[in-house]
Amino acid sequence: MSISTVSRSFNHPDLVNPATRKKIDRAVRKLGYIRNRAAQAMHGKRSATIGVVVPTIDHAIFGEVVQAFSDAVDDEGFTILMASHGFDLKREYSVLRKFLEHRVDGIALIGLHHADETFQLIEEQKVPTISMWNFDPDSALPCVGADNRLAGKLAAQHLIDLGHRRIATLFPDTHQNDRARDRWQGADDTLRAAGIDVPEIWRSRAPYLISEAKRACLEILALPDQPTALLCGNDVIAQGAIFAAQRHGLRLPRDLSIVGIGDFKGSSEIEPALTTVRIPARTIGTMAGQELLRLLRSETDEVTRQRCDLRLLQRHSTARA
Amino acid sequence: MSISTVSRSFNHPDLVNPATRKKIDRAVRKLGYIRNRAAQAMHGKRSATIGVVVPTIDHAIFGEVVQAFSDAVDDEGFTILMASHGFDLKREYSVLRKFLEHRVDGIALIGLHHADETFQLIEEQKVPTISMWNFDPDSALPCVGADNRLAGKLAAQHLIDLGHRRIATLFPDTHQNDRARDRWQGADDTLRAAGIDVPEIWRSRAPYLISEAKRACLEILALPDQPTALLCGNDVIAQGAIFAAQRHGLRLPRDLSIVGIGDFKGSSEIEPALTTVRIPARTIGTMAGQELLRLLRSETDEVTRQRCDLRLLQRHSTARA
DNA sequence: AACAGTAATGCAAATGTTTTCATAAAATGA
DNA sequence: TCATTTTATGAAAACATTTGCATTACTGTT
Repeated sequence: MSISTVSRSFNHPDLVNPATRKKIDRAVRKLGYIRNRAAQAMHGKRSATIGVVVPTIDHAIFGEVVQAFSDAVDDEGFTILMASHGFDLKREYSVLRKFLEHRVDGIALIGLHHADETFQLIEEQKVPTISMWNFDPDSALPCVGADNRLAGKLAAQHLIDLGHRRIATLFPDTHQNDRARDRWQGADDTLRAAGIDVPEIWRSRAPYLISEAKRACLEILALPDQPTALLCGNDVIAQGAIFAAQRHGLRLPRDLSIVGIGDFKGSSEIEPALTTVRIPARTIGTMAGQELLRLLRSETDEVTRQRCDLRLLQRHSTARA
Repeated sequence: MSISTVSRSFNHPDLVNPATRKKIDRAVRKLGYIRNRAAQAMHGKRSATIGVVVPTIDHAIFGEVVQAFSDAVDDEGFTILMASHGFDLKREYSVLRKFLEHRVDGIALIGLHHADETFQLIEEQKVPTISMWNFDPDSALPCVGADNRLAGKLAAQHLIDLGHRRIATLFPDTHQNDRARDRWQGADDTLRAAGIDVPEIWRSRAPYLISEAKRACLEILALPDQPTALLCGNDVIAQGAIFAAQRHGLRLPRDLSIVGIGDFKGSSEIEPALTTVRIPARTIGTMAGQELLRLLRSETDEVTRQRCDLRLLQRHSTARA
């Protein structure tokens, strides 16, 4: 039994005699042989791995995207290399380098804002890459995601339509986070266009943590002057805000309207159910997976951009002013 | 400049003249060279990867463990290969095989209950493996985690101490899920010992989804006969239960006490703040990472088992009967 | 100036696979 | 039965790296 035959039996089973194949199978089982993908990858073949870089996995939302993405590429035998950069674009770059050392066949990133070096690296190494979560018609990378500016706009417009004019905002830090920045832009532009000015004291920052969001919201509620509505940069923050309002003894949505962005797990179950702009995380993950597979197969490097539909889900956390 | 020198410059920089090293560095930068880990791994060296298998990542809790684990091994230059098996132990086995094809240096699993083939594979291939989340003094694998039986016991005892005797339970499916099974065991034993019998109609099953948990809880609340307390198999379920109770117009904790297990993100912020048994997810992830690193270095194959402290956090979702 | 000793480098083998090309064996047709 | 085609297998090169051993280039000492 020669090595070549065994290799063929794995990769082109049709080229080897069924009898020999059976013998090989038996031997493989008996010896507990497991073929070495590293050697395969070294031979210039694909490594059958895809690198996924996220800001952090310990938040529900990226978990959902990654899970869907992983499921999508799993069928084709790809394994996920995963790392998080903790919202630090320098670290994102070094993670990417590490992935390239492992000769990943493709890469998936979150968002469209990355370090210059990162773009350069992707360009140089010509590794198929897809950006998830954001949509931008002028993006440098192929992307699958939502128009975050529109998301911000929809949330703001909803509050305006309900007659609110005293609106406070609660957003994550927009530094190195294009999702948050775009949402804020969209919301702010829309409010401005409606002649609504959010006073500095009602513009609060909260990191991506329900505890901090709750705290920040309680601070706003402790102010002498109170808004009638609260526009939150994402649903984690909005959930924190709901808890803060309940803690403060407010009746929702009578005393305060709260709108979020994202429609995360639990947003429709919380009481009152959260009005939010739905961003279809699973769909984005799945589509991104499929698109990356297509990129891997086709070898064309045209940049495709896919926009996911957004819509406001009016539930029970908002009401007329 | 010979290949060997370059290799040495990467792996044993002290063995090469600083001047040449500088020259190499410059060339590397100029040519955009990225070394091939696959070739390195093929040579029998470590692949610098660790395989992590979880049931699913799109739930907050595993995200936290994995994030902490990943952070812990990241410092040593390891990259995470990640996959989920969707609570299917057959799939867990095939994921493991895939990891071994990639010659991972180590493996981290969730829980101690796995397919026989899985244990056999780990044994055969002698790949350092650690199990996270559960503790069992007789475990086959090294483990870092909590005693889930004790967790169930603590939750049950708390309700008993508060004078509850009419207790309903809401647990995930215990099939192929040793965490849930152990918790249920611990809870049930404790209740029985106190002479409390949970009638079949108050024993409800809910998958790991807040929406389903809420639905299941609403079903219980619709029964003619009502419990005074609800013991939930984890905090996701407990959060769903709180929302269900609020929806049903109950005053918590006056009308119903709810206790969870896990202390997930948001459990302390929800209103009323959830009384729960704290399982320190981040600590477990970190400890597991460190322990696996130790295993990788030491080459000893003694089985270490680390138990995390559990304690009941009394917050505001439980009260005297 | 010769020598030993050390530091830095290169050579070549080895790693586990895939693939091309060559060869052997079997099947087919006249 | 022989020539021809088809099918199955093996030999060997190639991939990018690491490392033991050999070699060369420096130091410092006598």
